Amino acid sequence: MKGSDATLLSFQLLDVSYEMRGSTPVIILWGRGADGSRVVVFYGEFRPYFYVLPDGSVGLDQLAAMIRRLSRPSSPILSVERVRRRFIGREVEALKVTTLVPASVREYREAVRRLGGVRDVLEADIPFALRFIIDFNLYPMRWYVAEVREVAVPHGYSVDRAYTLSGDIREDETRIQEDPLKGLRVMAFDIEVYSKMRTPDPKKDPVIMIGLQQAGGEIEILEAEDRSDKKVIAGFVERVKSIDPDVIVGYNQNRFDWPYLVERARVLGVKLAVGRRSVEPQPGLYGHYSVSGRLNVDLLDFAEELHEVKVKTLEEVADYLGVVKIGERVTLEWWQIGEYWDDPSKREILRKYLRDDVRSTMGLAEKFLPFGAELSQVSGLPLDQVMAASVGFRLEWRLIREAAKLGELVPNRVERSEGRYAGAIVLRPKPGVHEDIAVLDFASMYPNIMVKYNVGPDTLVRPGEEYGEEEVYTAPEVGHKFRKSPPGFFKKILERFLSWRRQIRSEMKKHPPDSPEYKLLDERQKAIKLLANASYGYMGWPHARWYCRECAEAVTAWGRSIIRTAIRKAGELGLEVIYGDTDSLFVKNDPEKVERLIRFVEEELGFDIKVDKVYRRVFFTEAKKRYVGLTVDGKIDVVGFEAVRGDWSELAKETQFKVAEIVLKTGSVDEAVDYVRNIIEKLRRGQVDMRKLVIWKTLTRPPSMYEARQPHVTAALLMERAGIKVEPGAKIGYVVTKGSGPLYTRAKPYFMASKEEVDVEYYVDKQVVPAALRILQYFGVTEKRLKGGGRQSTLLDFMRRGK
DNA sequence: TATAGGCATACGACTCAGTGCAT
DNA sequence: CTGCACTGAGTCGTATGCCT
Repeated sequence: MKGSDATLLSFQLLDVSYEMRGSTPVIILWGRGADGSRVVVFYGEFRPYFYVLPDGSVGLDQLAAMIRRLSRPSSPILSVERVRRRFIGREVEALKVTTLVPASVREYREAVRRLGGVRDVLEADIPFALRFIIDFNLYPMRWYVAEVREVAVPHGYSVDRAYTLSGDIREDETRIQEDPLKGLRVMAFDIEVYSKMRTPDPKKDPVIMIGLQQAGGEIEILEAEDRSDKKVIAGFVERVKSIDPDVIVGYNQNRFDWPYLVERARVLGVKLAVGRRSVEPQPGLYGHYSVSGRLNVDLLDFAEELHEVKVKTLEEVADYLGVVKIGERVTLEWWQIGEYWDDPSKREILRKYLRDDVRSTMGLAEKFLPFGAELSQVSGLPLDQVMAASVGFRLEWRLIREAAKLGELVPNRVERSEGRYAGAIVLRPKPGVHEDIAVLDFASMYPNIMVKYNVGPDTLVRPGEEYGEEEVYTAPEVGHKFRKSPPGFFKKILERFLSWRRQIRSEMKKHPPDSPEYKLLDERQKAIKLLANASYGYMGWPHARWYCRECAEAVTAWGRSIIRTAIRKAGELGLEVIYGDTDSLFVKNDPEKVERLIRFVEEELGFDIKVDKVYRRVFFTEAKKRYVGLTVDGKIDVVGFEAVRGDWSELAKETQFKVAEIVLKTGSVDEAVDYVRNIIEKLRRGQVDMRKLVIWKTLTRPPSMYEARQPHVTAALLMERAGIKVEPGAKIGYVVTKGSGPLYTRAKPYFMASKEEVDVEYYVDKQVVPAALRILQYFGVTEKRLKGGGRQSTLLDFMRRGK
């Protein structure tokens, strides 16, 4: 009988979860069939487990018996097996404890820890659904062929077909090159909530509009009748069900839209059953909201990695990426929504605004999702969690998978308070303008050091271990030693990443750069690079499971030694080094000598180095990590200076950029001075838009938790007093107003201040002039010359200022 | 539910010497 | 002459955000 009606199902794995049937957990694989059907595959045989590492004081069998005695009927301990594994590279014998109810693992962990003879309990904190895809080696977004039996779609599930897994499941190798997003239904949405100058409260403020769009379809808008929004929310639930999206995208919906809708629906007595199972969205891992059977992707998580955009509103991000230009859309501030709703003549503008937001959201999805899908199938985290997770966790989930494959037990996360260690070298720049400079860059220096010297927690020679000098690599300065063989955990993984990436990059060459194939492969190689580059920082992260301070310390020590050697060689070649930071060197662009240096680094040091860019001119002050360059194609690169910082006013940044551009392109300091003087004049005449005077700073903690008084904290307190919630992580925009007290007493949220209140002289003295002077000072320009009334400073100026 | 360290910069808080003024 | 408030220079700590 068994297997008689089994069939092969080809499906793409989208998400994984589990449900309890009685006291038995059943894994749910959410997927899409090759025929376009939406499917679930159930698997009821998988059981939660964890490992017990003995300390040797009690016999293993005796310990096993002690553990068995902890069994409780609500979730019996099903088995305790002796297993051979490795832990940080060393062979260990451990006990694998299997139980029934996933939620009981946590309690068993505590109970087992209290037993004598236990060194540690491991892998008890891996979520059950993830545990399943790790053990079965399944990666989200990839295609699989599974031996299944069709079953009736259970009540409450909205899928086309349901199956149970009855045999093998393996990756469909023929679809590896396929676009994982092709054929997936994507839906964008955005909500507008009634509010007037204060944070809306779901207990009373209605959701007045919801906009949504299926990819390729029309934007739809659901509207409340006056202040009654029950039908809007119910209508939204219906539309989601009928569109039946695989992916739901929004902007900041994990922190705003979903919590608000969930709470509002509760108040109104509407069931927010937008998932493929009749449950409402639930807070999940990494502050993300989980919509059952669908991938809920918050595009703000992607935007967080766009460091060029400082204030990450949907408008700004969409503008930056060219999705929807700010000049071609309706822009409203959140506090105007109520006003535009109440005024019938303005309501159409509000509709247009919402349409523009939905359009922007869908546009961002097109830009971001391809990378998200690749990162998902490289890291092994479902698409809706992978971008919500931090860099460290993305890598860690992939490490956990590799550990499972290698029979390595996963270390626990432990609290540590470790001191700092030495990092990279930054050279003191040679101040001034330099002509024709080549920037040499080491390719993935830290990952390559880890591979070359077999760096990792498992290869690190610990106190008491003895190896001959020939058997180990010894890090310079710090002296940490690493066994040359066998290849360690990190080396194996990084080598796989590096060769995988090499292979993808050679595959890319077969396709034209604007082809979909090329783009897909490019996103994939970027995802791999991201994880590889995170590995050094990960080892130095005290929260990391594979934390290894000595390893991180050794990597930077090798890095310092390598770049020092390269600098010495440059000197020997007569190649002038202008500047360098970590893994880069700025040298005179003497192609022959540069070529010899590159060959030396490759052949003698065994590292890849290449000319990353050439500057026609580059300018340094005395400061490290700051320079301005003019590239061969006429582009101005500003690095480190105020012009690229988010916590300076737009006016100061713009002025500094212009100054840099004039100086580098024309070499005329006088012209730059004139430019600045003109800006100051305009500012004093009130001809500068107030938006260019707003200063943005991140609130890193609740306002009351600050030790030092600061303008943006003052502004945040004023917002709170007005009923506007401010949370850590929020960017506070303020302007400085006139008055006599310290700066922090004169800051106001920009939307609470009038143009007349603004202290123009603050912006002259503390924004425009310092920003301009940062560059012009080097050429002998003084503050007086920038601020003075006439062409040159007059005697009158001199006397007025005294001194 | 924080990848790392190195660095520049602004501003508040504080110390301390010098100064002016009332007593 | 003493005592005290005030001022400016200098130093240190806090805070933010950049670079690689």
